[in-house]
Amino acid sequence: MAIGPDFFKDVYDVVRLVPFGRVTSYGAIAAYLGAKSGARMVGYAMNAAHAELPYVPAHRVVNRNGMLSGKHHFGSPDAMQILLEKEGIKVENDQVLDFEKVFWDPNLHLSL
DNA sequence: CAAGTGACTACAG
DNA sequence: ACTGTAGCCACTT
Repeated sequence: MAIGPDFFKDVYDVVRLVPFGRVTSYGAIAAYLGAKSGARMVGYAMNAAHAELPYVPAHRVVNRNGMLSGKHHFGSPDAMQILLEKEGIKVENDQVLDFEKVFWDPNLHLSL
């Protein structure tokens, strides 16, 4: 995987590669794509992800603290948490529990 | 064209 | 440890 002309698409690809029951962070994705300071761009990409097909599991992407910073961008404020819990990820107070255990870093599991 | 905004992070106080 | 400030980049107004 390399940085393509379509940054958003690359972001979506990585997000789709996140295994079931795992989560990753904006910064990790940005780093994997080489956009070292592009965490905000990843977030911006997620802003448009809802319209992307196939479906992009944006609920598996949280900020570096494991907090559900983007829950308000889902249809319902609780949709993100519901989806995560459905995958076996425990969420409390808009924050992923055992974040370190469910965290999935593309830099460690994917090859560039 | 300049200024504001945000699904982020890192560093400083 | 907690809170505030400042870079960051694309997009909107």
